Amino acid sequence: MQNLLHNLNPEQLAAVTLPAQSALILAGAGSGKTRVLTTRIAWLIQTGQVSPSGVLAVTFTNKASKEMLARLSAMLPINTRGMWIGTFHGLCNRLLRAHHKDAGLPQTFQILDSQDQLSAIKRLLKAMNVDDEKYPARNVMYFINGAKDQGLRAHEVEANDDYNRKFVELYDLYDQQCQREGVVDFAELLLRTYELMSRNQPLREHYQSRFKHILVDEFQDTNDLQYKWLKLMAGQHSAVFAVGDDDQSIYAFRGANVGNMSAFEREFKVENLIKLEQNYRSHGHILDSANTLIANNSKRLGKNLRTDAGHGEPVRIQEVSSDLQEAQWIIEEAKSLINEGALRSEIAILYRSNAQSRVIEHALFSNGIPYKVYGGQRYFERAEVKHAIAYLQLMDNLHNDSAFLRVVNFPTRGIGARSLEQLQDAARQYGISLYAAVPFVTGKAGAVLGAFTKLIEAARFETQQLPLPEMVQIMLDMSGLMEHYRTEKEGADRIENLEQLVNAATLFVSEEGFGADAPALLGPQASAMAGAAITLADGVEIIDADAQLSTIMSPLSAFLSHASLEAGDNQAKTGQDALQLMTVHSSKGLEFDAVFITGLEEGLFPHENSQQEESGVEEERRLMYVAITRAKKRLYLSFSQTRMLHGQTRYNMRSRFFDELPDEALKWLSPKIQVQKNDWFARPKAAWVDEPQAGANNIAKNFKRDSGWRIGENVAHQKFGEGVIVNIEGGGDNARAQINFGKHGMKLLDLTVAKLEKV
DNA sequence: AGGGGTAATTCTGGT
DNA sequence: AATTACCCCT
Repeated sequence: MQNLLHNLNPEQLAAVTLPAQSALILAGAGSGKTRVLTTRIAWLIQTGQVSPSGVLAVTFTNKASKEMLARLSAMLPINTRGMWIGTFHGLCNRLLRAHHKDAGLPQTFQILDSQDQLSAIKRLLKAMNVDDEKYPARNVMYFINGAKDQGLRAHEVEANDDYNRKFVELYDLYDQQCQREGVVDFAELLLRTYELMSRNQPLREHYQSRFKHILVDEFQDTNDLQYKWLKLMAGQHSAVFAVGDDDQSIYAFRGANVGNMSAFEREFKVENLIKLEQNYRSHGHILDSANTLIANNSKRLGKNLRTDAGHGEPVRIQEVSSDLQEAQWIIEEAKSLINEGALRSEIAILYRSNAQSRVIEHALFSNGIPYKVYGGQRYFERAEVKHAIAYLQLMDNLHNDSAFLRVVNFPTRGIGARSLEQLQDAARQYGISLYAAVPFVTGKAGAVLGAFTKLIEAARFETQQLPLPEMVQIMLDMSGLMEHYRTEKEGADRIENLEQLVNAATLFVSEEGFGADAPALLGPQASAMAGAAITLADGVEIIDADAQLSTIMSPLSAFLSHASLEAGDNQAKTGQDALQLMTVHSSKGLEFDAVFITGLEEGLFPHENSQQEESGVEEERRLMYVAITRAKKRLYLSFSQTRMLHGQTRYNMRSRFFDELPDEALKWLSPKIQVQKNDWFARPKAAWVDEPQAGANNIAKNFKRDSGWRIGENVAHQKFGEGVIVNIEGGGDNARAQINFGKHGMKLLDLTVAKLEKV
């Protein structure tokens, strides 16, 4: 016990040892937030205030929950596997599997990632003959997710005009389609669980009385639904320990509501509000920069970080003339850091958007410097892996139409658009899945489709009793995927990725306790290793979700959940000491000796899409705050005069954030040029000289460019009809025109390619 | 049916 | 620049 608590500062100690009431901990960056959370759990258990099974700890990322588990098992001599520590989505998945009947789901329900969700919506729009110009699939998806994030079903969404009523209707139809196919999207995992618990009193009371202590990490990132979910799980008697930092709220774009912090304080009658303001991570100049920057935000709960570490080195700022030079400069600096003895893994290169990593990666690669990229294209999102997963999904749930369509003709087996049309007609007519509709298709189409379902059934049957890795291997062979990529000329990488899937399955089985002896499905023998029994209103006894994972879902279902929920780290070369590349978002929670924040330009960081509303810029500022506070000893900021983006060169002003940092903490490596705010033409000459022929989003220069077209000219296009040129950008081989085609809308056409006629 | 080539669109962040 | 949608030919 003494061990647990020693070395905590007074605020941390106070937080860890709070009585069993709801508490809000405002934890600044680097203030030992995770330490407080884990020590709190350990202390509660060690002092006998709660048993391990009475603790529910919720995080947002898998990384965070793994870290928490690891730290806890180091502190406590108990097996942490049975503890309820996980992400909102992971925990909901578990609850829904255990209570799938009451939740109205098949046991093998599958989880759609956002790619899958979007294609499911596209499919729906097509089937319903919806004008996808008026109702783009992406907008429909935003609408649905936005509603679900607020905890609203279609019939609960207010719509005051026909346009919105259509969205509501589509939301409803989408839910029906998902239900028919036995699939749920991310938001649905939470909403379903919420509805299950609010509807089912015995279940609710069981979990409410069980979870005496609920702890929430990154509370500022909760959305309305997650907040309601927490309220429901807590009931009247659980103590909710919420840890968060309003200054690090960077997920408003997916529904996070910082207002939940004050709502929590009010509704949970929080008497214990503790601020952790002592920072143990960053040197003074870095921390001062962060504090000064974030003070520019208006809506804050108020908090100022302090450190005992002394000023340390100044924050270094570098202006470069192009993104290529930026990469080169980073490499020079990183090299000298490494020469001075720095570990590569202690150097992070951060950027606002994933697209920026390419140039840096290229430079690192050609300089032979090992690096590791986080995020971006994840393993389970690669096309070939998605195909393999779709076969597995189909084997586990025949009615998953998305999976069916993805692989029914991949590798090609003579099933074309016409056959599929017949099949979809039949499915719609009887209201059944594509798989189930196969027998209704006659003729040659029926035969080829029948062969496909036979294949799936054979794979299912042959692998039924086999361990997961063998199941995967057999699927890869039987499906013909391996064969297909063997004959493709660029297929070597893909083959490797597919073989990797067998390894992933092996690893998964051993890590998650799906040993060969584990029962494949919930059966009579399962109750022996299950958790408590719950008696439902109708007298039926069911087992709660505390049971071993292997008793509430099959290895295959679990593996498929894992693939959707974790998407897999971007396969990193293991063991190698490497530079760390990632977006600012994915850097949250991490720390490094040296940090580069790159691309600090208006339009990029802060991002242009966020500049419409003040709240958007404030979120960007918080993002910058997160980025700065990742650095322990040394911080570099860079911006470039020109940058290749979307295939054309852009000229950006330096980020406004430079004007929000304290001068005395900064050291300009390149001369600081006074730029009047928003005065584009005051930019240094150099920007022009570098790329004389590049066009850019600039007005004056475009008139000089002779693309053969001029703004205001009337043109005709084969497909879009008549239109008028609204703007021309770029020049030479890059010339593109923005043309208003009236009812066909605004189009951006490449003038060197598009066939336009003068009218 | 399906491959290959061309035209058009995308492009913030991530469970 | 890179991916996706579309068209045309075999």
